[in-house]
Amino acid sequence: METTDAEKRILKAARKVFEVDGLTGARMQHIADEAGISKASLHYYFRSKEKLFDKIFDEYMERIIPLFSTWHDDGDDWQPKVRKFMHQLADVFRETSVLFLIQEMRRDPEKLEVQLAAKRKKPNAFVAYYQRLRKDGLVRDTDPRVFALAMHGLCAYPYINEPMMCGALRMKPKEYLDFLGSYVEQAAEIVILSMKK
Amino acid sequence: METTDAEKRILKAARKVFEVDGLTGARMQHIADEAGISKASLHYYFRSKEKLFDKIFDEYMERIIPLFSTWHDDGDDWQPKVRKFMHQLADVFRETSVLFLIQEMRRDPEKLEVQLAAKRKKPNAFVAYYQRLRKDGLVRDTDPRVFALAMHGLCAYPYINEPMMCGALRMKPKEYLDFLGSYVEQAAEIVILSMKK
DNA sequence: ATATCGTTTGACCAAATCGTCAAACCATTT
DNA sequence: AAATGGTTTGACGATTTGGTCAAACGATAT
Repeated sequence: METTDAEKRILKAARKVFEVDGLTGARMQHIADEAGISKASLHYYFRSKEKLFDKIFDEYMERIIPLFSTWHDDGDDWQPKVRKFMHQLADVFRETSVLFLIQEMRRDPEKLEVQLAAKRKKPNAFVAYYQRLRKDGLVRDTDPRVFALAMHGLCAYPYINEPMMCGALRMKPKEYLDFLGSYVEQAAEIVILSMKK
Repeated sequence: METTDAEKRILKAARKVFEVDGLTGARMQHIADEAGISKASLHYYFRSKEKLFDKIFDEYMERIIPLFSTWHDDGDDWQPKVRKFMHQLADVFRETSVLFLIQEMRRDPEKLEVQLAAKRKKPNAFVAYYQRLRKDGLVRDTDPRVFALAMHGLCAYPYINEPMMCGALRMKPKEYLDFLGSYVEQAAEIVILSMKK
């Protein structure tokens, strides 16, 4: 079952519209127009608005979820690990609207429960890793959850709140996004400096 | 013209509903139910959905906007200033949904333009301050915009993405919000450590 | 008791919107 | 050229929703 060309155009259009208007605000006609087809054709490919929405939502969720659990402790130096992880975060957030996901999870909290129910049991992978480093006297003696929040926040926020920060820093959108490319490395530096003993 | 009791109940209900559903997704009937009045009464106080929405939006905007321009350089030590500023940020973000604002600005970019047009001319206040500190050799030689982003991100993100981070850190909502109380001070510490020479 | 005036509401309307369906379209096979 | 089967669409129905309005309500003054 290969995804046809029309299907791809629809998904692209749906991403664009759903990201801005959300499930309730989006209009099927608007998505159809954006994809260059009729509303009836749209329903031919995806039976209902919710079916289409779920496709986008799940696609995004599959990219985001791993970021909350990946950390393998192989004994190597921790600093390159932090740097690499934060670049991974930024790479995903650059092309995946977390804003869209958060907004939808607020509207329908059940969606989150389903995704997280499985992971609830194991402890957070990064927290466990940092505690090991702390025990070995390699890092500062601080609550690891603070750094978990910091890494995510530093990487995600600039993309989430582009509208405001772009204006606050007196930059044009293009200029701002270019800047974020070099920003990530410095954000990683911030985290590393504050972890060091 | 004092704000009557009914008016307050409506505004409270509207905040609740708009924050979750957005302008397009929110239903006037839903807001009326939440406020315990009829839909007709709701229209008696606020002629239209957009009028009511703008009231909430402007109220939030007035709290957020100052956070992007306040910084007075009186020559005192910079570290307490950073700490104080980040606590201010957290205080506002705790009770003002930035998510709501960002979402709406994406939907209607014109709203942002109006708010920022005036400030565009002057340079960002924090950036100017940090450059002065740098010239005086008091801080690390880094792009100040990175720290501007960092301070905002560290304070705002934990509140914006409560749904995910709360689950990722294996905490209950109540526990998580309590944790954020002590988090802010440590987040400020992160920024200060990374600014130091 | 009656009038006055701000408040509240059930009933209603017009517009928007999701989803359906039969007919048209078109490429490929027979 | 006729048949087949997947694709596309205009038109339509059912429902939802923002907003209106005349009538009812209730407190206060006359």
